[in-house]
Amino acid sequence: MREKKPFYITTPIYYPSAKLHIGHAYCTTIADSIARYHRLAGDDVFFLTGSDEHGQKIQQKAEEAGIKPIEYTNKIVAGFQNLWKRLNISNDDFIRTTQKRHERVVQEVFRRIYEKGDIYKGEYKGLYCTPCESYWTEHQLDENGCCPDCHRPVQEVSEEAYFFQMSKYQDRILKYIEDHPDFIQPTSRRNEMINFIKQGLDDLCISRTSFDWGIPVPIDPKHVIYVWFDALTNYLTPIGFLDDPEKFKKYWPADLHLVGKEIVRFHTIIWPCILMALDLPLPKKVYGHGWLIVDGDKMSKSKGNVVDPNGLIDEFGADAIRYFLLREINLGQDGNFSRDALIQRINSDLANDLGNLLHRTLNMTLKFQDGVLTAPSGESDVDKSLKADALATVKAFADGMEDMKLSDTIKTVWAFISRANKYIDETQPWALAKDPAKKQELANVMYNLAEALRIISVLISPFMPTTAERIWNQLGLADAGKAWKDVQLEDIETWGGIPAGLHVGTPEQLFPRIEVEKDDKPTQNAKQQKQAKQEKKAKKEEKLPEGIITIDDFAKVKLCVAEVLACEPVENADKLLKLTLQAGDAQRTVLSGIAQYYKPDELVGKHLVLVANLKPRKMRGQLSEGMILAASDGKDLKVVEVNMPAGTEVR
RNA sequence: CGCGGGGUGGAGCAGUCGGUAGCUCGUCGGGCUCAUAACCCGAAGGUCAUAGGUUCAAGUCCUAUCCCCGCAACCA
Repeated sequence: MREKKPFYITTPIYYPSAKLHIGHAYCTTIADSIARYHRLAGDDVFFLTGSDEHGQKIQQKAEEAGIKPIEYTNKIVAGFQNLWKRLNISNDDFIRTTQKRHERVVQEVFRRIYEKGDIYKGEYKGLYCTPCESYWTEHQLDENGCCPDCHRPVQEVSEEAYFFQMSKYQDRILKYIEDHPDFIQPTSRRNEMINFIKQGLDDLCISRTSFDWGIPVPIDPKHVIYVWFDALTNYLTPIGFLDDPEKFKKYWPADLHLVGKEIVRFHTIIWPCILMALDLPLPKKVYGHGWLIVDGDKMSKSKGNVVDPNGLIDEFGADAIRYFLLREINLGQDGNFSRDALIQRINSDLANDLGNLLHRTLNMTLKFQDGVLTAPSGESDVDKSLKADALATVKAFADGMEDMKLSDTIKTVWAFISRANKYIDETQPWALAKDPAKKQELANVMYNLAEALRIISVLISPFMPTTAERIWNQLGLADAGKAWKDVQLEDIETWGGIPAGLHVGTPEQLFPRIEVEKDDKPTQNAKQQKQAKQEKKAKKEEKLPEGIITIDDFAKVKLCVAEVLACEPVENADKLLKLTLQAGDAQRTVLSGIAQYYKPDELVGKHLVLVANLKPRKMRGQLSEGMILAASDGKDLKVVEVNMPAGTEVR
């Protein structure tokens, strides 16, 4: 039996300012399947997830709702926990940063680092967007001087604050990352981090006085501890950092922090620096997974395409969602989530390949052998090949999971499911059943199929825990074999785990096929697209001379006369003028690089030609909604003037 | 000279150390009848974005260019 190794895995702690979306579910599902694999392999697993509940934004949200912050987070966090339950997440603990146990850890961490001399008092200045909880520099703001993310006003903040002297650890963390190639995965992220550190690390602001929803600084209670010291230290709390040295020694350093790509930096730079200041070892691995793209678009509230995992679970069940996320998306890269792709996976992989394999196997066992699997005797070449494939699959499964190649591992398991389906065709049990002389051969075939399914059920258990157990039960193993919860990887490392004489259960559909409206549109569309493409290509081929455009091309450009109402220079830009134009009914602002040729006053009143349908573009923080025509030879420049009323079309 | 990611059959993707270009779906043809219109076999379909280079050998390594997606952005 293999040695029982501790394995500590974490997800980020999520912020309860809104409901969780499919992206959170994705991250936690990955962690869960890895945790489940390690338990299966016999490791001593501690799997942690939780919630990050402090901060100004939560305080504000609670005020809006007219309740206390803790009441607010209690409610939202209950939603988190419910979602994890529905998704079958097997976390061993759930850390909330508002818990007393965590407050003690955070304050102790602060105290230790302060006593060491790595924390000092200074002043923080910045432009802060409260809803986004982000600080911005001046040039990052949008055209109206507002938050570039949410376009709401920012506040200038200047306050006394404590700083963590992160700059001190710059060289050490760089060296650590360079010496430990596996620390940051995937490697593209590692390169990014190395570049980031080489640009120099600033000291980190770790306290605030502008709000009080947080853990007080132990030596100065008018301050609360801000974000990173509060949040990152969650990984220490539940494993006994302060109260259970033995437990802490067992699980720390963490084997894997699974995080989204946007917070890799905090986990691979800030967090290690904090740990170095505490003289604690660094986590063994930080893996930055990619983001989910929805139907080709980035998921965002403003686009209204945020996917709610609860709705999907209602509709398709947790296992189908888990399967899709883990199978379809390559860990470490962004991946596309779409309903169509999900349904396709459910139908072809889950219903047709897996579900039907179980169903036809049980059905034949009932029909041909009264539901009893008798002892096999002798084996054919096909039987041998099935067994060999099974054992090879189990091996590949273990290797793949150790390497976190989830999608590849699932593909390997499904190749074996396919193999089992093919085995039925090769052996043709319905033909054997007609020939009394082939009774034993038939018994062997049915036994082998059931045994293959027994192995399959264990192989899919990290990904689809409920389905795995359902297969186990339908095979009749719950009563006759090992209890499902005690099943280990080693139970499928040898062939023949099904006891002779086993009564199989009644077949039930694991995954009913999802009927999509039977329109032949998809194929028609594809054909039409193909045709359109070919026509386009053909059109392209009747080549126009270089540089010549058609009248259609030209007609795309909408030109009109515009009167200059006002004109002013643009701050910090020596070539730009800001023009306020009247074009027909509408006024618009255009920035133009003509400041070296015209004084602002000279242009006012002039009737110019405006390119009216140009995509607006930001320059120097301001939005420019078009361009004006001008003649230029590189030395001199004259705007094009037209003696016609503003709004007149030019063509 | 902004940064990062990407470009591989109709669609979505894999491709490790450079060594016969693969998978799923779709399409077409065949087989089978235990099964959830499912399962099994076969076929068609690719200038690996483009152009150079290194090499006995390049999807893979090097150089340049084009296009798409995020972020960034002072010549709109």
